[in-house]
Amino acid sequence: MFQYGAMPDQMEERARRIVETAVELAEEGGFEAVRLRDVAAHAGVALGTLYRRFDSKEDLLVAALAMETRNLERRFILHPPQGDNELQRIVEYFALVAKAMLRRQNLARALLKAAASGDPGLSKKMAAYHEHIERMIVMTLRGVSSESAGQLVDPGATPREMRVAEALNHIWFSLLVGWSGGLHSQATLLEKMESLAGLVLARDGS
Amino acid sequence: MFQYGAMPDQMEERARRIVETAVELAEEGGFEAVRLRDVAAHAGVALGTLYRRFDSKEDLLVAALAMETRNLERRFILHPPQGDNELQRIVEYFALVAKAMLRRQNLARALLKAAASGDPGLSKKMAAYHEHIERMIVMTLRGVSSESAGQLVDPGATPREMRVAEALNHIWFSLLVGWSGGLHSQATLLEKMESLAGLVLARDGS
DNA sequence: GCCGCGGCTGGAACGTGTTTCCGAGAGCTG
DNA sequence: CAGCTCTCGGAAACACGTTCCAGCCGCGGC
Repeated sequence: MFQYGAMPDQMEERARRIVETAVELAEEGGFEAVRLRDVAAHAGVALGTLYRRFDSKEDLLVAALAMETRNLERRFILHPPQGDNELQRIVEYFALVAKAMLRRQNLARALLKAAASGDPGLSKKMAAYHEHIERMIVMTLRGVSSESAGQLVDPGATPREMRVAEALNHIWFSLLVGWSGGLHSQATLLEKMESLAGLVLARDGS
Repeated sequence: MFQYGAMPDQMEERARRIVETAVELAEEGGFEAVRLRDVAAHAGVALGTLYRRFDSKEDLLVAALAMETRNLERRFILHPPQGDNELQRIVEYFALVAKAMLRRQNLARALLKAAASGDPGLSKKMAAYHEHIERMIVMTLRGVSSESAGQLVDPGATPREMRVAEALNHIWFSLLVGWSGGLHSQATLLEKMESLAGLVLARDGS
């Protein structure tokens, strides 16, 4: 089923504590506030131990991103977007994600920065992240009930579904980077996403 | 001419030399190779002078991105994509951009990393960058000749053109970040862009 | 000519990500 | 128990982005 690299419960207690500490610090002060010396100290481990588990600060934060994505998936399965058509559901999905990010903007920006760092060592983890997001988008396109959502074992998305999900995922990611950099506000972010989702989902000449 | 202080245009000259040095170092060794001490030394200025002109390493590299974008625009106007329809021209446009980036991958990754850093201080410069890219995309959608391209003073894009350009720009940017991080090869990058451009440009049910 | 105002230079200094080293304890083996 | 290995904690060391400072130099104003 759902599983990230080696994230969830299989993750060592020690590593989990480290990631949780990083999340706490990122919530408070963003990327810069995640000082690895502090993370190690608060997590009760030595700096060397932290580096044995995570290759870099970005690696640590991408692990945190995976953890947060897992939480998002849980909430998604409990309350999948319920609009009457594709566009409505998609807009609702992104509105929910944005709302969750608004609550912890510092964390969101920190994770985004790590995700956009372009570190080749993170490619596998980032690929996994994108897969999870796109799977949720495909589910949203189809419109799933709370019961059926949990059992979806990915019966294979149609080519159109895959392309649409990929397009929406990329647009969303790029918009988030822009939001993080102050290019546009949260409201503008959602407006643009709605407009562009309408374009991508259009099946007629729009 | 312009006078920012005592020295007339020597300031411009200084800043230009700094940016050019940064580009050279980035070509050779990417983001990490752009050590500001080296940039300052090779440009023949003191570190403090560099910091008087540029707020940070990212700021400097975004200035380099602006310079490279101007070069791209020049080449674009000389040889605009000439396909028979929107999709052909768009695919050709991105293929040309990708080819230019392939020639200087290290530089491309370095500029991308700066562009995706999410630094709020760069928002104005990043907004300008996106405007330039989207203007070129709109021109490509319309199909311009080499002669008419130079005179286009942006006669106002239609709502559809703006949305399409925005969507393609975001998809391209996100794909680039993925490429930079080793998520996919240059070939895959272009395949995906072609596929997703087809989706965005589709005027029927595809 | 002399003064004051910047900007420039060379270099020190600071913070933080990252690496490295060493000694202590824990668990295993004989 | 003696020895070996592995990991961890503690802490120093290193690199580089960034800041700060002291002194110099050129220029406009007196």
